[in-house]
Amino acid sequence: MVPAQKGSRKELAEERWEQIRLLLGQRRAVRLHELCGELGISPATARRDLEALEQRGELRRVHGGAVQVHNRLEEPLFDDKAQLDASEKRHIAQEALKFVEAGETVFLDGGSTVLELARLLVHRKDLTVVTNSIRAAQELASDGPRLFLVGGELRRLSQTLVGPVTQSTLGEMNFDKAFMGTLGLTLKEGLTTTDPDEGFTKRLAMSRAGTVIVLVDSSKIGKIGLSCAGRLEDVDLLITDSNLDALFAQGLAKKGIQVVRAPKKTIRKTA
Amino acid sequence: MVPAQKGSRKELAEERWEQIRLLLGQRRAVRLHELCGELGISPATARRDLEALEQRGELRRVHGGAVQVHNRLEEPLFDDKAQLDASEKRHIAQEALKFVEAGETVFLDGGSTVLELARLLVHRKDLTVVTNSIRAAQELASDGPRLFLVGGELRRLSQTLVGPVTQSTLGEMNFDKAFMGTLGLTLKEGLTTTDPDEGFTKRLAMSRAGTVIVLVDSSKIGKIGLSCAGRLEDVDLLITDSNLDALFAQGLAKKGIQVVRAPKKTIRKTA
DNA sequence: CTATACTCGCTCATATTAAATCAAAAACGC
DNA sequence: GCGTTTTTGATTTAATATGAGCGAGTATAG
Repeated sequence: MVPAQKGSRKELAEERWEQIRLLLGQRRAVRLHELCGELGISPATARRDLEALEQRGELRRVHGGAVQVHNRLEEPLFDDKAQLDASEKRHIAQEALKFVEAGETVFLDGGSTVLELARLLVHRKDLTVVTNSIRAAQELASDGPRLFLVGGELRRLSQTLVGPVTQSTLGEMNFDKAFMGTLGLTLKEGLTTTDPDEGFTKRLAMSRAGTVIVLVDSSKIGKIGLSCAGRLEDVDLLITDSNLDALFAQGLAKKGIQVVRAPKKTIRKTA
Repeated sequence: MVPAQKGSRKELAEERWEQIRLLLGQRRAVRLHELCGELGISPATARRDLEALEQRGELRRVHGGAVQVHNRLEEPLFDDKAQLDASEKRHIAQEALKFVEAGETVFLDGGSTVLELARLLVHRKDLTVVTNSIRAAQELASDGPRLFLVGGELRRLSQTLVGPVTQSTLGEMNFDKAFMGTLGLTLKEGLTTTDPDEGFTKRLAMSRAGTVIVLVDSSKIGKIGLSCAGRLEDVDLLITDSNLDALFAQGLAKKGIQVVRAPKKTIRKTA
């Protein structure tokens, strides 16, 4: 093939990524074609680079290029790693959005995937939202649905309100749908999390919902946390990404759980 | 300088949106044709852009163009103007801090003055704080006292949780001290606010407290809001600034209310 | 109240971009 | 050296954005 003439010979992917970061630091947005010109790479490679960087949450792809991700106020300690697989979570949330119907009352659990769903509800004034996630509440604080917060003790790691106190609020509420996150999911143990108080509140919220919808990216599947956060029998629908293991999917089907796979592309394991 | 090149080649949609935001920041409204001229786009695209931005709540479309909607995030307008008299409020909060003792359980109400107090508690791990203010909760979200939020409906104007639902949480709690804000304070009507639900929750919180401490800057004194938020008879201590009217102070003393005056900086007439 | 000019939302044609597939090249291991 | 894996680039196919044209709706003037 023809040797690279751009003055820069072949670069490692990381080097290209660094240059892309640099460009995005200067401008607010980069066009795909710009990248091809500046870095001397093909559109295909440029796309793949942007895809990789988007998954790491370092930028947001748009039609024609990419823009820098706005300073989502410092994502503090989430026990659920929010910045990993950011695009996967967004796709899952977009699928979940299709199940939110006008006039409904929905419960939003904590976790970064459900938080993405909350962001999609920012201007849905036709809903009533109940949540125990103060991060979700922040997203909806200035505008959006009628919003209720569950009373409870703040668990800082997950930024959710949990514990016995939540019972007094949750016990008197009913939801059309509950959108739940989880830190671990297995066929045998069901939903699990790291904190008993959090597990208690999750189970309680699920018990008040007509339909329980679990949002979970495939990295959580197979993991088991300390505390039970809900049985699979109580789950009606599970939304995940396309990396869902076939065997696991079979097990879910056997339990009568409907599964939605958010569209995704090739399985790129990025270092 | 060279006039803006309308020949600027195709921009990313996001970039156009940024320019539209900019234009709307300068003027109060933009006409559709202005956008077409300034950005060099067709009316159809301009309409689509405005539609997208309206969807995100960044503007409001009107016949012929769009107008700005200033409910933008950042400082979701407090009905209590937070930025006015910021230093007075801080001084009041510093006085209030002297009444917070180790090991206590305190309630923090909404309002910008109490919010200043919350900021002073960020590293007090020797406390338990209960609040219905999500702004106060944000201040203490990452570190600080053991924190409980009251369950309830979000009142966006004050960013507090109010209404009947708060009873289920507040009804089962007891505080050593409650630090209350208010929008209006008179000898006859007592504490008043603009929303009945908020008044209900304030009265409830005060009823659960051993000691009720009201933080109020002098601009609120004499104002009367729609809804009663607490009787003066239930107030134990009032902390205000040094502009306190002598006659009013006399009235307070007659009702057995202890008064603390935060040391003044400068006497500023507050519009 | 009517007339006129403007604007809106819609559909469709077209150009651009994205995704998917496949082949070539490079890197790696032995 | 050879076979394997990974990365890159080219090609095809699908999705998306844009701009023009058209009837219907809306403001403004008279």
